Amino acid sequence: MSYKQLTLKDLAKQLNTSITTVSRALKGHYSISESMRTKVLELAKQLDFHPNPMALNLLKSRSFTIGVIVPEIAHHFYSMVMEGIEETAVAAGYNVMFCASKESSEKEEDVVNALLQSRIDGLLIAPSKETINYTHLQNIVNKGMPLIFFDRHSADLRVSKVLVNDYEGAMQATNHLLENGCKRIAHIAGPKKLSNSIQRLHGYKDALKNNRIKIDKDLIAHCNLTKEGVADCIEKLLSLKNKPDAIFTYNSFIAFESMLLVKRKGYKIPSDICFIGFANEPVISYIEPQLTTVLLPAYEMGQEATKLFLEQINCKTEKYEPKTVTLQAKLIVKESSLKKKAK
Amino acid sequence: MSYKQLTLKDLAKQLNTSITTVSRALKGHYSISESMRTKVLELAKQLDFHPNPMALNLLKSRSFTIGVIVPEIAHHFYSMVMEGIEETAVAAGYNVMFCASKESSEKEEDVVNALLQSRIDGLLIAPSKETINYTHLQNIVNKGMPLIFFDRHSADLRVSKVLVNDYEGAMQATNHLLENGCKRIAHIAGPKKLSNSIQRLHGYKDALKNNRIKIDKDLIAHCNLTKEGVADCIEKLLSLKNKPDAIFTYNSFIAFESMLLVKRKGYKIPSDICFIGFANEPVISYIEPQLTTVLLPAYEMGQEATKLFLEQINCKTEKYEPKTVTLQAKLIVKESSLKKKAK
DNA sequence: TTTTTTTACGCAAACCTTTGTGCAAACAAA
DNA sequence: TTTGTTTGCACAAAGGTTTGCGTAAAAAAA
Repeated sequence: MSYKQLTLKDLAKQLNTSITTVSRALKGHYSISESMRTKVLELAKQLDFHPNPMALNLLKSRSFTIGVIVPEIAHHFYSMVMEGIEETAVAAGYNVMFCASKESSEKEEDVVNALLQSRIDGLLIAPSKETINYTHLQNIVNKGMPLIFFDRHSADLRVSKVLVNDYEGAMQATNHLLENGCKRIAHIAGPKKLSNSIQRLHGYKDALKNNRIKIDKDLIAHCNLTKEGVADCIEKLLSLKNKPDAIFTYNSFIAFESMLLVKRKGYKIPSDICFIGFANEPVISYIEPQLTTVLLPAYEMGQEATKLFLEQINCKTEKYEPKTVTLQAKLIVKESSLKKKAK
Repeated sequence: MSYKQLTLKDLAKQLNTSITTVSRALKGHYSISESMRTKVLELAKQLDFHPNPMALNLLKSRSFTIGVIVPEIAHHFYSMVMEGIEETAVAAGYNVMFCASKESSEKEEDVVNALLQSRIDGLLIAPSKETINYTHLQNIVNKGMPLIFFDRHSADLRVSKVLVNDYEGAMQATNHLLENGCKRIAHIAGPKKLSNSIQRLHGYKDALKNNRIKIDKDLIAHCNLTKEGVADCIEKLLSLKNKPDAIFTYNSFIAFESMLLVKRKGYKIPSDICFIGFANEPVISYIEPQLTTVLLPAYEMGQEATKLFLEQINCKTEKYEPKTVTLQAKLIVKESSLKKKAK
């Protein structure tokens, strides 16, 4: 059944020498004669010897494994982040364990524990939208294990993070709509406690303020990221006496879902209502009208998070000073926000 | 810097007893007195003791970690499979290391090695489309390590696999088009060597044969899964004297891309040309016209692959007999294939 | 020839846990 | 008192690797 690993002992026995000598020969230690070294190397190659990784892990108390927790695996944004993490990590000689919290704080704690049981050298996490209590993560920090936030974070923890300039992105989006002549721009925001949702709402508001436009609370709807939630928001916005002429959404799900509803109600996009949203899906180009988006550098986010981890784990000095990397979102203009060019 | 793990020795020292006693007390061994057990348990709880996972790994020569290799992480189908794997594995006390081969045989070998360096208990893989030489996987089998194929496979390896009934799915799709009155059904197939591409082509052909329709080689195009590839295929199909009235595609990328091209050329879907494809993206419902698809049970595929692994790893008998689990694809009829209902 | 240096290698500890075996002490039965 | 049993705990090995230290033998120096 379970495979018997080839060990130094086996090699030593075959060569009639000691374990030490074999180990040293493989490592090129100076105290091993040329003749012995070649003998060992040849046999090792012939038998395809690889040192037992578990023994090495124990010895070095390092596993060269990073734990990663995302809210959802089958989510385009996070899977792009995961790609960035995986490639950077593998290139640096690390493997990656991915877990999903399914946006549940409870499951998040479970997988944190599962990962800790499995000797990871550090944890990269985008906390679930439910998570309010961060003690399970604080514990990790207290142990001295590197913890890196990406996409979402808690300001209470003094750890490195890589975030997107959501505020700036939302501002760009809102400004773009204003420049295109939109007067009543609505915003469908995400969960109230989510850091990036807060930032995007903030950017939206400030863009309006900067343009001396009064913020109309009726034009701001909070959405719980379900179909029903989106339907409620759209219902609310379209039943206003003074309807919006543009809708800026927290994410692509809200954007697509609400565009569908708006179209069904007979409104034309973008001539009646412009749309803009934070979105990343490549499939976006197949949806009509093509959605103007604030593109998040997902892959880069994964890369940067991994780099921060590597920096911290390789830090020789006593105290590592946490860093925050802020990536820029990029406005990609397509049809859905171009009132002027509308047929 | 790196955190000093709490060990049995530390506990033993504090309690002025031996390591053995502490270990046994924690495990509830009969030979430990009630008073001693409670003393140990209390201290362990107070100090939040957890046995060193690396030492356990070494002892048991088990890591409770599964390696998974997919062609792409940021790919909806595979990320759904990954979800299925992750949830099933975590529920069974395993962690999962995900790696991407990026459809490169070379990178595939690299990540296989990286995973092996990192003591996995088994490997789940959907080989890259490039992979022809399977020795790196055969090596794993020879070591006695469980190897499970999913989605794609090589018939040469005697291992367990979980596949989709691509043949049956393609047949359903083709039959559906025939029932809807399509006469000249084209097929844009995937890479020629890919097992599931072959099966889908096969199902398409047999459905036609069963309906006594002669197979027209001009209606079959092989696509390399790039934009240019799709463009070439569409160019070829639409330049035929006798044009197709339906196109059945190997996957969703080809479907979306070719629908776009076909629409741009002024054809109406489905009135001029019907479309059907193998596709899984939830975003599909936002694309017009909505694509009729053969839906692959991706999540279930991940679950089943993990179950096969667990079965094999827990198999007590000498020889494990590889199994093949075949899942059924499901036809989801939407607008794109309904000629009759077309305006 | 004797002493010192160099060369080439082995012993054993350390990393941390689990577990078979051994061994005292306490206690019951004879 | 002697024998046998139970209780409560400790020793040591095993799992595989690395590494500080020790030590033979051979070579060089005295």
